Amino acid sequence: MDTQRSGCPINLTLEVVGDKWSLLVVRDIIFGNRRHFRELLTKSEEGISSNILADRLKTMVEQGILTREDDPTHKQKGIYSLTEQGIELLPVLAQMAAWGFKHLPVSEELGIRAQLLSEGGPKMWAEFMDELRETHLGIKRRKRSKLTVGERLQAAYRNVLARKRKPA
Amino acid sequence: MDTQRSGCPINLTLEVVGDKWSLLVVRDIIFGNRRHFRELLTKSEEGISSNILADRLKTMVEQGILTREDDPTHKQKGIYSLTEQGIELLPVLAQMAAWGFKHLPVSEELGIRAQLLSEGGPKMWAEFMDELRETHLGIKRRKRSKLTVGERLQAAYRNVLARKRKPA
DNA sequence: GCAACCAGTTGTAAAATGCAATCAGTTGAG
DNA sequence: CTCAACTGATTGCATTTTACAACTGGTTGC
Repeated sequence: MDTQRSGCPINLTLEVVGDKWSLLVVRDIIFGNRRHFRELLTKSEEGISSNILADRLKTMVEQGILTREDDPTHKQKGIYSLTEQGIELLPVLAQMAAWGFKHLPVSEELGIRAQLLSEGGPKMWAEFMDELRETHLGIKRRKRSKLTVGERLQAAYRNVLARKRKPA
Repeated sequence: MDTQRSGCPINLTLEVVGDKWSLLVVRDIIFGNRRHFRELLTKSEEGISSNILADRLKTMVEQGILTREDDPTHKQKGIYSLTEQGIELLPVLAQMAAWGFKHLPVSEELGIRAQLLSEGGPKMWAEFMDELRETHLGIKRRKRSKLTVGERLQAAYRNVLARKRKPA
């Protein structure tokens, strides 16, 4: 997709992240805290292939959604970070998650985070985005709650998994 | 896309509307009030081709996002309507529009609606969705303002166009 | 009767995607 | 120092999706 089809904001957004993988990569970075190529490749639910992942990471770096730095602990490793622009995709993901949760056959363990995020609303999203700004941009956040949104989502996810393994 | 990649709500949403055209069709139905095949085909900014449009309409009807009825005034015409599920894509579109408006080179006339919708926030979206429920589902809405959200967006769009044609 | 309009379908080329194998450099254990 | 495991990718090839133009069979209004 080289040529621009129109100056419509929805269309332009789709031209940048409107394929079947880009937003899943962003999702894994945001919700799964994946930062390395291998993590994104092997720990994804859907099994992205390495050439697609390499292409998407490259494209999203070019688009200003991600940045890539060298990992000081390993000469070959790169660390991918979200930019502010990337962090601001969270509300898009949250709305998509809410819609999918409501209308599609979502699995229980993968749906719990969508549910919490949907119930939490824009306020929770803003808090989560502040946490992401700290993690990815090094911007200290003011409001510090006991548990971060990220931690609460992870806890809920693990909780469902544990309950499913050992049903009452 | 027949097989499901995972039960993640974001992934499932992408599997349903995560291609480059489906959401543009929904956008034209919502914001452009297009209801017929030809309208969607010829009045779209991006120039969708007829086979893609036919396929997406068919798919979205199967998915429960749209319904198709015969037009009583013309034996060949079909009228496409949004379902509740389709109407609830509005927040997704609104967030994508807001993101595109903020971060991508959006044209002035096509950006004004995104701007207003972004400033209006979830309250305005809810009002707009009620209007869509009336138009597409025949559900009368309570709160009736002087101008509907749809009308206000259209007025703002025409305003920008007029200003651009005859600059001060 | 006929031109314009209606919702699509068909054929074919180009592009994107999926998959497995492979690559060259890095690291850490022995 | 050797070597297996790991790193971020790249390559080749089959399949799928998309793009573009022409076309179909039918309807409508003049």
